[in-house]
Amino acid sequence: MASQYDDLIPRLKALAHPARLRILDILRGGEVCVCHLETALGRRQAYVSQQLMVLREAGLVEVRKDGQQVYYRLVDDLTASLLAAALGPTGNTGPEPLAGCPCPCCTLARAEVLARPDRPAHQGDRTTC
Amino acid sequence: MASQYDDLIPRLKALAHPARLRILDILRGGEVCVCHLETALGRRQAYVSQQLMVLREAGLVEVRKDGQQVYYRLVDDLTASLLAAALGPTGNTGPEPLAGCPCPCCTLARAEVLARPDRPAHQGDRTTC
DNA sequence: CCTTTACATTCAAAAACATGAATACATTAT
DNA sequence: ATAATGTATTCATGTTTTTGAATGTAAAGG
Repeated sequence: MASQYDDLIPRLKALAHPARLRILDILRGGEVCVCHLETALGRRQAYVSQQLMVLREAGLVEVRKDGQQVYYRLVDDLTASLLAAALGPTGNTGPEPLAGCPCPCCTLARAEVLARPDRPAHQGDRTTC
Repeated sequence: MASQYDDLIPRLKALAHPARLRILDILRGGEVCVCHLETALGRRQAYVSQQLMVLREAGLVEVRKDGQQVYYRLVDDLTASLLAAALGPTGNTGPEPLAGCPCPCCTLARAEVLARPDRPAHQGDRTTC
């Protein structure tokens, strides 16, 4: 009868880390590939991958492979709830394309913006990044 | 511009520990004294006091001294929200009097039950324990 | 004053975590 | 097959956390 906390502790521990919390926050906007996180965090690939491993093992994130890219996303609602409680409600504009990011989604997003320079690419562009 | 996560991390770290999470969960019911927590957790006083120190330093709990007893309570709403997200909504029947607990509130509660053995002391007794 | 009660702090050894560097793996392109 | 790209894992090391044991302190009672 120890406690059903036991399930929760690894999850909270995974959360209680700046880089990982940031990753999860980004993931609230939808799935993104590793290199996107690399750019967003300004950390090396190996570092990001290690933190993702922690999140995976704690059951917070899931993986989808697509060609060369590996996409991560949040697994369940409990995590989303915790993040909402900790960080406030998500803006939910979908993942933001990033300036220096080499990933397909960001590259695509930039190409689209260039094609119609009249639209400043700000709100709700549904860029599916 | 590092992140306003920085405030949050110590808080989450404090949360991510079985004994401390249990303490906070109990505290959701209202303030209790240290010896009550000692009984509830089945841990030695020094251990409980150490965990309380962590919670204090992370700004999750506050202290009130009353005679020999020291009473702890939750500080703010953010903590309550996090607990609600993690553990579900509180039953909020106020602190439960505990079987072997020597603290004033529990002792008082037992005395009251003995005085009126017709009432099984179950729901909503407002025992202020 | 001395004791008891209730709690806090310090200390030290063990365990867990964080993180950089190097390396391995898998997929796509040539 | 070879190379390049994107990601994962392993390893070694330094730092932090955890937790028991011992000790300190402050208030109340005798």
